[in-house]
This record gives sequence, structure tokens and C-alpha cells, in this order.
Amino acid sequence: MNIQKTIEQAVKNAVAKTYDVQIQQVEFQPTRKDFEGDITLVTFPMLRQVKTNPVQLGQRIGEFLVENVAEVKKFNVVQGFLNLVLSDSFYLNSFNETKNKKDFGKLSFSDNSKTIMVEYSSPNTNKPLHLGHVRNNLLGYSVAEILKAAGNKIYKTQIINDRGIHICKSMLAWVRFGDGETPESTGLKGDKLVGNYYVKFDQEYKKQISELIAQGKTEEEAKAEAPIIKEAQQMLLKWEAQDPEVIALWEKMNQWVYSGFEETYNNLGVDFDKNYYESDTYLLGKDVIAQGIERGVFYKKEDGSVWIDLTDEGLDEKIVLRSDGTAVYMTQDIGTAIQRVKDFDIDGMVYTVGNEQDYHFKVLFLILNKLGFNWANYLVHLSYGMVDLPSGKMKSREGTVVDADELMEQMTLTAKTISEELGKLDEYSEEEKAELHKMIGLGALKYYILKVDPKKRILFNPEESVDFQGNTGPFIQYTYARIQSILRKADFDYSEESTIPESYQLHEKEKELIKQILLYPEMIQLAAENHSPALIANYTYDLVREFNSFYQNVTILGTDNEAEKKFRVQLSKIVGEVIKSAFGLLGIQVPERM
RNA sequence: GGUCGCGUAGCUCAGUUGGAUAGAGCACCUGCCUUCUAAGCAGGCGGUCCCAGGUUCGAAUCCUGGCGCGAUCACCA
Repeated sequence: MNIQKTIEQAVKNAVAKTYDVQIQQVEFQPTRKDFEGDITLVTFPMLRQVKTNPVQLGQRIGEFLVENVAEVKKFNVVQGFLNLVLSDSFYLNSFNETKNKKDFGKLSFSDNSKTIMVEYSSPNTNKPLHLGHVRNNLLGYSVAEILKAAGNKIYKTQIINDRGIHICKSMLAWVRFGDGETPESTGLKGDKLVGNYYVKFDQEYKKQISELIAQGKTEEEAKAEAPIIKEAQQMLLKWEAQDPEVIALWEKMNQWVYSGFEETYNNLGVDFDKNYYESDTYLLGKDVIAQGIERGVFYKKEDGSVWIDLTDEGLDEKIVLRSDGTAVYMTQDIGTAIQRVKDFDIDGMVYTVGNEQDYHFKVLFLILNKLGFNWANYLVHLSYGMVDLPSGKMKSREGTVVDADELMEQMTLTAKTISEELGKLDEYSEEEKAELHKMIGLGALKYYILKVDPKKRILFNPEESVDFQGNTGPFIQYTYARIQSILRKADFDYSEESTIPESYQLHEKEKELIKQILLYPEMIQLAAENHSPALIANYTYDLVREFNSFYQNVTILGTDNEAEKKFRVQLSKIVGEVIKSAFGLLGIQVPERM
């Protein structure tokens, strides 16, 4: 069925017959552009078992394949490389098969599918989302879509960090300096309003620290004794004691933040099946720790704190419960993981969290493993590099962040400017134009971020705007729009089977396009295995580059051969479908015109 | 200091399990809009794949040792 498998078997037969040797591995690679051929057999590895020279071996196998495998039309041997030329009819047949497939490239849920929960975003509720969150969101959403396309059942989730001292800081500053401000009264997005007070707290805190230092305190003392920080700590205690007033304030301000986040998520085009809130889960895990002590996984120190010894694994000792019995981050994550498996009967989880937490997740997975959960083997930390600015790390408190909403706004504006310069959309209404500008602006942003290998860090320079030409989202969207234009202009029925004759000689560009299309299914699998949207992005770019070359070198509607015309329209249509499908996996929409 | 990650063209990035002369985009230079959308196409310029050893028929890729950048090593999250 798979052509490579067919050839592989034939190669084994050829070697067995000619040299009486059974070979195990047959190595293929795509033929380099500078040589004639579609698929190349590398003969060097076989020379260990077969005693001959590479050229002769290639020659013998080549002759055998041409004789015995219908799809192999001819061959040439360059050094130890056997380049095989496949017949056009093979490509035409493959093309016709994919043409009729519904969700070409995607697998549906089956017996060997897994149910996986993908966690991403997971923000703090004390400040707005910034570019770092944008990368996280885009990655998490896209990986979820890719895993789904690879045949898995997916739940998207986030854990919202809605409690703790940082939230109390915003709350306190609002009480102190807020003068009753609300999103309604100021016209500010809720998350922005609350974020302002987080900054305000920090300013006040710093002021008090320097005052105390001026009075003769050490920096450490000043940091601990500043009245405002003590007050925030008091507030946290009250929160934990369920003080009605504090709880009411907390609920009110969190609500502001949530509606702000919702707007950002909507604009970004990401969604979640289930939200977990830290205020619900932060106590989870304690029972598990207690059981773990009995089973000897954890041990208690004299002061009452509980630890796990991971020195055998080359790691350190790690605390899992404080001496006062309260939970730490790790306690909570253990509890939450177990809770999720209970809630959704999942086989595994993907945590989209920055690489600064590599160590944490290594430890978490190890602990869950030692606790004996078999699903612990299916936990993945989707670790990605930080997004830095030329000036260094982004810091919310110091205001050196690229705000998510502003960034999207900016991208949309750039798209608008370019679009208006080109002026191709005169028949569009203002509303349609606005929608398109957003689609293109976000396409540029998303592609820009997703095309980079997740584990690499991104240096984002706000001064140099994201490109709209070359290897970019808009270039790919543009190609899609071009294809749709052709389909609109094709005033004949191209839906049925292509009637291209067996003898048809495929144009080189047509053949390259079909080759690239046929790669799509395995690319989805590869991207799923590697949790890498970048593979999809780069694949799509290659496809689109190939199509544009075809488009500009081969006439599609201009040919007077009807069968050829129909075939080329169908080919264009499939390319469009693959672009749309692949971009869907990246969370990027495609336009009918642009 | 220990651990983990990264280092490829001026810049941003690709490079499958080790394979042929290391590829794209941006920028710069040449051509191409009376013909399917020029956000495009065709071409040019541009490389010590961080350095040094090693493994092998063959290394950007694997191993060892350096150098540089980043992260992490809290009873923070």
C-alpha cells in the first residue's frame, strides 16, 4: 500500500536473489533536487552485508526494481545513491485517492487512540496577559489541535492561579488607592485595571522600603517590615480564614479579570473545555502525601516537613509539605493531576509551561511515578523557551511587557495599512475589511511565533514589526486566497473524477505539488509525536512555495486541454484544502480574498 | 559551582533515524504585472554549521572536553 514499503520489500527480495543475503534495514531519503528521481535508496549501509561496490549494487537493485515494481519507471546511480523515478500514473492515482478523502491527513478516534488533557495558559489573576502568555496559548492550543488530528481525544484545560499573596497585593492597593474605581467607571478592561493596582502596590512597597532603609534598617529588614507588605500578608490570612469581606473583594476583582481574559482569549481564538481554579485545588494532594509517607515514598523530618529523596535519580531532596502542614506548589500539582484523571478518565496530560519549570516537572512526574500511577508515563512537559525583548526579560511590575491586547491591535493595524496600500478589497464592506485585517494581523503573529521550534527562545523586537512577506502567515493566507479566486473563476464542474489519460505527462511542478501533498498525513503524526506546531508551519510553507511556483509557471485556466484544466483546478483545490487544514491546526484562519 | 537547554548566512529561522555540493525568508542587487490576485515569481550576493579532539565508508547531526548565552538548584509559584 505505502510505496516506500513496497519498494523496501522489493529491495530485500532483490538482494536476497542476487547476493543471497537477508538485509534488515533499507534506508531511503527524498531525492535531492539536483538529481533525477523521486526517492533515493542509500546503498552504503548494505555494503556491510553485501560484498560488492556501491555502484554495482545500486545498478543491480535498480534493474530489479524497474522489472518488478510497476511504479518504478527508471533509475540512475550516483556513487552509492540509487535514485528512483516513479511513474506519473502512480502520482495520478495517489492524487485521485486523496482527492476523495474527507479529512485528508487526519485520523479519527479509534481503539489505539488516547485521551489526553492539554493544559495551557494558566495565568495569574493579578495582571493582564502579555506576549509570553501569547506564546503559551498559541502553543497549547495548537498542540491540542494537532493531537486531535492525530486521532486522540483531547480536553483543553487551564489552572487559574487565583489566590495567593500576589492577588492580595492588587486587592490591597485597590482598597488603598482605588477610590472605588471599576472597569465601568474607567472604561478599562478588568484585567488591565487590576494589573494597574499590582504595579501600584509595587511602587508603594518600594517607596516604603527605601524610607525604612533611610531610617537605618537593612534591606532585608525593610522588605520584611514594610507596612504594606505586612498588610498584604494579613489579607492573605483573612482570605484563608474565609473572611467575608476579603472574599467578597477577591471575588469582585477576580471577576473583572476573568471578563478581561475572556475578551483576550476570544480575540486570540483559543478556548478551554474546563477551567480549574487554584482556590479549589490548592488543598488537594495532602492526603496523597500522607498515604505516601506510609508507603515510604516520602519521609517526615523532625520539624514536621515532608520530603522526597530523589538523589538516586540524580536530583535533590524536594519538599512536598511545609512544616506547618500547608501545601506547596508540588503538593497541589500532585493533587490536581490525580483529580483530573478522576474527573476525565484520561490516559495522559500535556503541560504547556515555560522551560524555567523544567526541574519542577521532572520532579512532579517522578513523584507520580513513584506513587505508582501508571498514567504517570504519559505525562509530558511541553517546555518552551522564553520570549525576551532586546532589553531583556519582560517584567510586569516594571511595565516592560508587550501587552497581548495591544500587540494584536498593532498587528491588525499593520495588516490594515498594507491592505489599504494594495487596495484590492474595494468591494468589501468596512465590516468585512475589519474582519479580514484582524485575520491577517493575527495570522502574521501566530505564524511568527509558531514556526519557531518551541524549545528555542524567541527574541521579540517591537521596533521591527513582524513581517508580512516571505515565510509568513499572510503569504500563506494570500496563496489560499489566490486559489479560491481560481475556483471562483473555474466556470465548469471540476468535482468529479479527473479524466486525465494514463499517458499524461505530469509537469514537474505538478509532480512536486502532489509529492508535498502526500506528505501531509505523516507530518501530522510527526508534529503530534514531537508536540511541535513548527513542523506543521514549515511544511505548509514548503507546500505554498511549491504552489506559487506552479501558479506562476504553469497556466491553470488558460490551457485548452479540458482534462488538463480540470486536473489543475482540482490540484489547486486540494492544495487549498491542505492549507486550510494545516492552518487550522495552528489556529490560523484563511481568507477568501485578500 | 551542580544540572538542563541552546549556539547554522549581516538578521530571523529550516535541516527526519548520521548521507550527495548545508537550505528558506528578511535585507541588498537583476529581471518579470495588456494574460488565473506582484502580500507573488525567476535569478544573483552571502557559511570556520561556536572551538578542539574522537567514533565511521560518511558528522551541522552521535561521544568527550572546552567557550558563549539562557534557565534552574526556596518551607515562591
